[in-house]
Amino acid sequence: MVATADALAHLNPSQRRAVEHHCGPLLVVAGAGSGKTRALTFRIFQLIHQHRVAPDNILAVTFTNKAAREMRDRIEKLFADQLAQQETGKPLTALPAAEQTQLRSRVYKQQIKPLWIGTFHSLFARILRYDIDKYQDEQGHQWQRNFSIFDESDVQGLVKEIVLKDLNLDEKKFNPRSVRYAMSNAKNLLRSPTEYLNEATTYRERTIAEVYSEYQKRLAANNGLDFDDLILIPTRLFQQNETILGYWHYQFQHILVDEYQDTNRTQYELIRLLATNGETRKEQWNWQRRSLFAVGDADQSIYSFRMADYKILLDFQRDFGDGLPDATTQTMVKLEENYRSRENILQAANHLIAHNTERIDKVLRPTRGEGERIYLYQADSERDEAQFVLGSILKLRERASDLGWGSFAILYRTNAQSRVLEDAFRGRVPYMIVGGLKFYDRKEIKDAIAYLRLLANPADTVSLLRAINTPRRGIGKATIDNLISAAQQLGVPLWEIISDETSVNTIAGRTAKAVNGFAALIKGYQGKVETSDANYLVRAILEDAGYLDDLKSKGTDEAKTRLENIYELFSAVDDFQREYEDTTLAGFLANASLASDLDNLAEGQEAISLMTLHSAKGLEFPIVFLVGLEQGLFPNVRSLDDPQSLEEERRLCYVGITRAQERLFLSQARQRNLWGSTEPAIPSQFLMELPPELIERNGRAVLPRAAGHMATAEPVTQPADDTPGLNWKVGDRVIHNAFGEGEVILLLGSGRKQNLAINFPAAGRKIIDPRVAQLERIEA
DNA sequence: CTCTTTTAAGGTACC
DNA sequence: CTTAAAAGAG
Repeated sequence: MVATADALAHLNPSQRRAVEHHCGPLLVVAGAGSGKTRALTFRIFQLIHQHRVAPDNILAVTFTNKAAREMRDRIEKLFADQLAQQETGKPLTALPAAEQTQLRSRVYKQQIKPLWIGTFHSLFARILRYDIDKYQDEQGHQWQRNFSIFDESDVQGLVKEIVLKDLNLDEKKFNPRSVRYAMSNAKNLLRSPTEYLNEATTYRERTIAEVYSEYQKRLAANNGLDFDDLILIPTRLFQQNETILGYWHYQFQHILVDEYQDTNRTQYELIRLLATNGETRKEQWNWQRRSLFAVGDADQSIYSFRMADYKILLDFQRDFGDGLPDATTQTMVKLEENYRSRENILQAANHLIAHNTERIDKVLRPTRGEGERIYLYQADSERDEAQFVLGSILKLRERASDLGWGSFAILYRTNAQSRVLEDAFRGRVPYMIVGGLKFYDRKEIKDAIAYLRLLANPADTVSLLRAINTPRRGIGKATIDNLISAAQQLGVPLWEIISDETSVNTIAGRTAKAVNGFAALIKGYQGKVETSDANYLVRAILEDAGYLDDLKSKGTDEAKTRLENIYELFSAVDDFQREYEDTTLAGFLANASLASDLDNLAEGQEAISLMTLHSAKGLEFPIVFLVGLEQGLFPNVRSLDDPQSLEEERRLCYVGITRAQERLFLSQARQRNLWGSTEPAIPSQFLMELPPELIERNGRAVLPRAAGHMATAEPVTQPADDTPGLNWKVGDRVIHNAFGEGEVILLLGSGRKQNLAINFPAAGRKIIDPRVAQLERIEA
């Protein structure tokens, strides 16, 4: 009890309001570094401990497995500490290690394990393992509970086959990647193939609808689902089946959603259904014993390219809340105190983000000292930039020897930028690329997983085709084509043909022996799936399949690395069995296909982190370098003529700045080598949107105000306010810091929404928001 | 069926 | 420039 009171005493009033919230809807607007995870974990603890909610009545949705793991861990600590106080009168950390472990495992069993904490995908995959057989598909497709989850490359393969082979479309016009992207977007907007077709207006869209429809058919034939389906199908199921929805609505009395600004329409609908039981009349909602608790920050919304929509967060008050103005509302709390960064860093962040238009009014209030100024370096080239980063890190470590390598992070806009940095670092300082190639995306791991998926779900033809000739067994294209065509004519999964010796002998001729041998191998292990542990199965089948010997006999460095990765997979299975107390193959597979990074292995390592700004979200580092602040790189070219995406780039910059605790370094190169040719580079407009007095520049760095065009060096103040604009008219001559001189050729919209179409002789025609872009009118 | 040469594409990325 | 996938040759 003491622990609880103590813990709550350390919260600020807003955090306290969030944590003590019991029933009803609440939106927590949580700025960067404001103790958001703390609010979430304390609240869950509070619900169970104070309000006696059963842990399995709580659903907490996060966006990454890592966030889920962290929350679990922190709640476990809260309970263990509470229990320690209660039983021994001492805090947990004062107990001997063995007792701590024992206490934590008790807490884990009772309070933590039953909690439904996880990502949308893992939680709803779990629900589908119970209920997918009751789902009525619009096109009559069916799935079984042992479905496979297809990852992006499996899916790309399927789409490619449909586009190029089945429908024989022009690869240039219907690039499989962009078709796949369109389909994913459709799913994230809750559109079935039929609905997508009905809304299609162009030939392209109608064709994509056809691919989409065929794609679903192929997925179902494999008893497979893609990631989007893990959200879409439960949503459909809940829409169509009152009983099932009612069951889960009753199950999840308290729903918490983290990173609410990153939800898409389908996820929103799913949450809405669960919270309201599908009841549309607000007055019928029963908040007596339940709650909906959404946490997020619209200023950190950086995933609209994958259909995340921060307007869902902005609409929370209207959708679920009391809809009252910010000052009086009971259904929104803002966490504005920042415990992470120095004041100078926060001022810069606040100043930058104020240039965006559609926001919930919010600032980050500093709680720590001012700190040093932000350092801006103008480099001659990207190589000079890398040298600057390296030099600065070495210098800082000289001055403060207690700064570990892990204190540094280098953030960039595009992955391609990492190479130059790596070249500068290699052999000199320890570094790691965060994000890069995922463990489960590696070829050898995908091969191994294909074998396992085939054991669990024989209908999974995608995995079958991957495994059948890996390692090479002399089963070639011709044989496989014949087998596939037989399966298609009979309308059965390929495995049905391959597993029948007589059929194989008839169809495969000379290679029949090899195919039958493969079939016998798989059959032997399929018989053991129910009775054997996953860690035995994975080792045994790869050994028996000759996969390990194949790698061993190659002897190249590459093969050695691959072999090491396979061994790493073996220990991942062991870890999984220990952590989740689940030895089934199905359990491991579900976890593996949804796992993103085994990179947390590297967590303890002391190394400089290199990553994209997107990967940096949710992380923090004492010292942050934000590199490549150049127009066209960051903000990215594709956002320059679209005010909406430009705002997203600005949010991305905001996310980058707010990762820094102590010091922030910015850099920009005057020319950059991109795809072989050297291009001159213009400083990013974001640099001009920072308060100049907080920036310290190296001799050469000059803020990019072309002399004479910017009359004043005043900080840019609130360009988004209500000033009616500068009365733009057609024919006005302007100068833009990226596009040069141009002429306004059209006014679009009016008032606050007014945009300008401008013809730039140097850059073509662009549509520009004069409140956002750095635009100067040239007096005639 | 496998190895070599050619060609194309390269924004961000969660699960 | 670099890497990956596709086509072409043995």
